[in-house]
Amino acid sequence: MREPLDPDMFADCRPVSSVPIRIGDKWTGKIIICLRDGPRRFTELLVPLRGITPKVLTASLRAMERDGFVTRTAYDEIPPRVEYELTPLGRSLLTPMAVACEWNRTHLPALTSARAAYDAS
Amino acid sequence: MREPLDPDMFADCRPVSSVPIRIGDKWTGKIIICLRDGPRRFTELLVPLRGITPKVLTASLRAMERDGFVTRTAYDEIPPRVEYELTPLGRSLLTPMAVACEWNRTHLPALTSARAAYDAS
DNA sequence: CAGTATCCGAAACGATACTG
DNA sequence: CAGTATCGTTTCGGATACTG
Repeated sequence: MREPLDPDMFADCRPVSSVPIRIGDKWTGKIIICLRDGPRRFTELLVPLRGITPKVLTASLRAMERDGFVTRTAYDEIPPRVEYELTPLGRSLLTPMAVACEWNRTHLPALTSARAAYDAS
Repeated sequence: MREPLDPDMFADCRPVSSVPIRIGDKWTGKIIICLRDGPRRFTELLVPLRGITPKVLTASLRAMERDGFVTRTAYDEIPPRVEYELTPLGRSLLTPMAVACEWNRTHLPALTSARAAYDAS
């Protein structure tokens, strides 16, 4: 017999993407990948993040800084230079993200065709 | 030298949680965990999913059905009985989710204290 | 260069009540 | 039991313009 579900099974989960990790929003995961090879500047990040606005990029980077995923280093130069870099904690996210990407690579076609079949009916 | 970022590096990524997988919303991951041990009924799911409303649970299950993650089986009885069950595709999500949970288990304390430090300053 | 300031629309989520 | 129907709030992200 199947056990009944434990009513408290999610007691230690904070709301929104606690499990899985809080990288479920639109940009955080991509930013982490952009920073994989070393520090990057604000404008440098804008390019591959097609269509992100400066406001949203700032907000994302602030949130990631708060979570301890990135550091922000401002150099006192003219023109200004700011570099964002992954912390070890931020870098540790690359493992689960790689697994998720691998899932996508192998299973996304199945999901897509499931959707098509559902929408057709 | 670090390479410049490829402007097209996310060309094959659909918006919102494509990589990582579309389990970044508030409930999908938890529902999958609830269905891990076998089929469950609608009301049975409501219990551990503290505070979810029937409307939101229905919407989540419909989306998961559309993505091919769960099947919905209605039995012609009175009172009505409906069971939701993971498909093999849905079950395949347990692997990346376990990795994400493991990340949480080991690194969430670091994130939490990073937040506290940031908010204190 | 590296952001801020304002405004806006869409989507997610929740509260409450009702039904075959 | 397994939903649906309405309504309201909050959050997210985008558009556009401006600044030290």
